[in-house]
Amino acid sequence: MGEKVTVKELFRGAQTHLRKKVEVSGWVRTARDSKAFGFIEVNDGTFFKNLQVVVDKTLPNFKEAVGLPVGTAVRVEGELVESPGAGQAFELRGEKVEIVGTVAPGYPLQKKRHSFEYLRTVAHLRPRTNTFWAVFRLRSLAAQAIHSFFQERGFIYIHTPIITASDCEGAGALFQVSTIDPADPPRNEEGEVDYDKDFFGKRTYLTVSGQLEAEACCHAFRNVYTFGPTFRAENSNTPRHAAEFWMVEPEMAFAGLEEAMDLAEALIKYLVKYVWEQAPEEMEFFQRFIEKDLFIRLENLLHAEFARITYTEAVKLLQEAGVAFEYPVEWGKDLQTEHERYLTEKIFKKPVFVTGYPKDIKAFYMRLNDDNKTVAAMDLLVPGVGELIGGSQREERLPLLEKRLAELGMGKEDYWWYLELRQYGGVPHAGFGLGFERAVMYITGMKNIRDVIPFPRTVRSAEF
RNA sequence: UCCUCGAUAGCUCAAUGGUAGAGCACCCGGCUGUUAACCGGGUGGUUGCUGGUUCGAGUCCAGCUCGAGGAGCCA
Repeated sequence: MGEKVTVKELFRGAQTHLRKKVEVSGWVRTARDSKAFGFIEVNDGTFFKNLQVVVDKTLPNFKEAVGLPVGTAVRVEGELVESPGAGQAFELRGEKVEIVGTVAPGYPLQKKRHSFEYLRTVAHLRPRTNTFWAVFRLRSLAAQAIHSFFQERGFIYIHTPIITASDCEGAGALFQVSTIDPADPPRNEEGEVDYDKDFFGKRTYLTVSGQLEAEACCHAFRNVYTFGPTFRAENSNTPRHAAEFWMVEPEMAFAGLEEAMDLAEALIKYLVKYVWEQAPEEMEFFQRFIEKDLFIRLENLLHAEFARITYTEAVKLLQEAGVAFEYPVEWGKDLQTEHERYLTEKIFKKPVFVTGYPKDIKAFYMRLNDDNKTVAAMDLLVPGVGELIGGSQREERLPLLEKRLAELGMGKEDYWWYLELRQYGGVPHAGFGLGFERAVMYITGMKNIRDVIPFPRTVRSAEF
């Protein structure tokens, strides 16, 4: 009876197990056989590579073992030996192959390349494929990296609410949360649905951002961050949008826009470095099969200083570029996707912070600049993915904030506690939101957000 | 939501308006260490749905459903 080991343990330290009996349990990835011997490749989910098991006629169930269909769950015992064949340094000489779980006919995954579109239709099975192994393992590490980065810098992790009564930015469709029976709702005297009778006594929604709560907490802990699920009910049908996604939102007191950009740049670089060190095999896989210039792009990112330009400069650069854009570039209008891509992919060829957008195209809480026309906002644009981060210095001056709410027709009663933060020891503060999935896409080269979320929620799609 | 493209075997794809095919998977057989093994044979189809044009529709037309890409919204 050999020691129970994982495939990862074998690959990371084969020497300690060589010429010893071990037991491995996992799933058959492929099996091939010849007349008197055969090979079974087993993976147990702990490592990217498969363990090659060699069996020959001395195995009691030889014929059965070498004919096992892909996906069969097995437990294998045998001696770990140096492999005479090319392609692997060691292999397991199988002395016992026990079948733990059989595979029914019609198993949707085969040992060949499937399209991502097809794999989305079998989301419960696709984590077993090479690409999704790599993606989801990397996603796990990236999440860990987020926490390491902030914890190392003394940021406090705040669990902001998922159910909220405030529509954070006054824009964007929300998912309503209610226990009212839609077929027979309670009604008030005017005949409208009476949300006073709803669970929370008012209308509530799934959060679109934890920012407002993070702002409250940064006035207590100085530096905080949130990292959790976020929901948008937008009818967006693109490879970059999901109805449910994760967002990272740091918020710093006694800080301005420059500090927010410094933090964002450090965070992105830390993330890339961390996962590259922790998951070299996975990164190698992405480089080989997903995006062939991935390493060049990421090396560039690690060594480049992110460009920083103002919106006004960006408009000028684009107008002088001599390119016929589908939409004209004009000061006061938001930059179109084609403009953002041109800036980051053609002009700078690296990540670019664009700051100082016109106040009319940005959210109410962003701090007004001295020119009275622009706000201390910043977007981080990266090649391939587009907008990766959006942030700003927040308006800490109460009269200006109240004026802005009034201009936008937003009731200040709805934001009473947010406004009070400015009355009780309010300080300059700044923060940003990082789309976690977009970061994972950027690091892996994956082109569709549906393929970096295990069970993605998008318009008309919540099967799994 | 708008624009464009697509839907044929379990998967990936072929098929001038004229008998629906290949590779892989699966089943059977062969094979002296294989690497998505290889070689030979076999099974497998209401061509997304509904209707129309035609002697005849996978192919042409209309509507619908689903998917993908682009745009908008954004992270």
